[in-house]
Amino acid sequence: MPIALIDGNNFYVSCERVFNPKLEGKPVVVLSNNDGVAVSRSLEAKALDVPMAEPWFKFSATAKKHGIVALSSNYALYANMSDRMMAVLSQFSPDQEVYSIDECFLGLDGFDHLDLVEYGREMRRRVRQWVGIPVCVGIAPTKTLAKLANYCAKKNLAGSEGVCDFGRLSGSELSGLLTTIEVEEIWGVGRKLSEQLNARGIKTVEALRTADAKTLRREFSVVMERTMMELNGTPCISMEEVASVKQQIISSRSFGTPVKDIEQLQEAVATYIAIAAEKLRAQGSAAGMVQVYIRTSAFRTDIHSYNGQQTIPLPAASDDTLCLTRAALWGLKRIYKPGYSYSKAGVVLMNLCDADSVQPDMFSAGKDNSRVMAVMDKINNIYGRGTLRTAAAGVGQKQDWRMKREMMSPAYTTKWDQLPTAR
DNA sequence: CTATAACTCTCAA
DNA sequence: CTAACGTTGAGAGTTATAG
Repeated sequence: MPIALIDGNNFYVSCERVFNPKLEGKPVVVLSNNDGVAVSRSLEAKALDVPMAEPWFKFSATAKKHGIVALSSNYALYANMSDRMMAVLSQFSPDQEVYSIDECFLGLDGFDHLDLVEYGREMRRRVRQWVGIPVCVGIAPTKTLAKLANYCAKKNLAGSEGVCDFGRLSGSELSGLLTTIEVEEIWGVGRKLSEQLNARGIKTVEALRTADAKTLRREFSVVMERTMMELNGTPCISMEEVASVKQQIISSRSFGTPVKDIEQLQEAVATYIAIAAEKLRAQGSAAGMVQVYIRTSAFRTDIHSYNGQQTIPLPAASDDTLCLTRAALWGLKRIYKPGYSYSKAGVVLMNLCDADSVQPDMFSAGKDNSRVMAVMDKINNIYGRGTLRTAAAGVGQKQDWRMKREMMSPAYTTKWDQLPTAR
């Protein structure tokens, strides 16, 4: 019955601190792709009022004044640290669901004889010592409640000190606690729903938990009804142990600087296709449709805006980078309009199916590149993405579209040559 | 008309 | 110097379209 939710504290910042202890105790933020906005903030940075998703250009001056350290995101490092953390946590239960890069659920059925709070503390100690990352643990009978318990652990409510087990609280203690938490903190309740709930006078978790189920179902949706049941201890969201195959695969990026010419757009699109196709093959799928889009900045009101998008159905589903690239570039040509300053492009692989059971197309007799793809994936897996690539993906001189990462830390865990030398 | 496809909105990390 | 604001995936509900 009990479920634990373990979540890394400001995970990206914590990863950086493991390899650069001088950052300990300092205000630190990690920026999104393209050094766009803050996506991870240390406690100290939060104390200096850097909001989540704050654009870097808006607070870089303040950052300088207060000595806030800003870092470009280093996903290779974070993914590797995540793997280590998940491996350690998997020792605590045979029943693990990796929910995101920095958090996982552990099913604790059959562990009831243990002191779960002490068990949670052991998780924290071990992850901290073996991986270097601080985590908090929430324990409760449902996923939604476990998330909430984790929130309490993070906020150090109910004397939790990093571990909060709702099972330890009496009914009235829990009610009291939930009365102090706003609905916005509930998993599945975002900005929009909070507004609507507040407008109906439902402001706290306790208020939602004890609302009228029928009315809630009528005025909102099944999702809200499920959330309410979960808050009352009835599990509606089950553990998903094996990662399911994706239904669509997206690869998109904002450009380092705006792009006008089609040559650069072609390079970017071909590069994104290569990334998406690699993921596609990794899960053994083939794509039945390719979508490509280009757009001008959503924030600029001073220049002409344009969103172009084209979906290309393939005669036969494919997992071949060459085939998918051809389709995407064909689509790009149709939507490209000269004169605009494009700030972003992306591709979507959709209508995915099992690669082994693709219905062949009787008109385009099979040019099979599967062995080439296998070699390409193998080489790129060892030497890094893009080591072996199609010519379409980049031989150009001008690469304005490449993303900006001006404050990146070294790849401490994945590149020998970037290890700091011991002196 | 119904069944499905396509699209929009919301949420999450 | 100026301008500069993330990515990926899922699911529910609504609207459009085909038959």
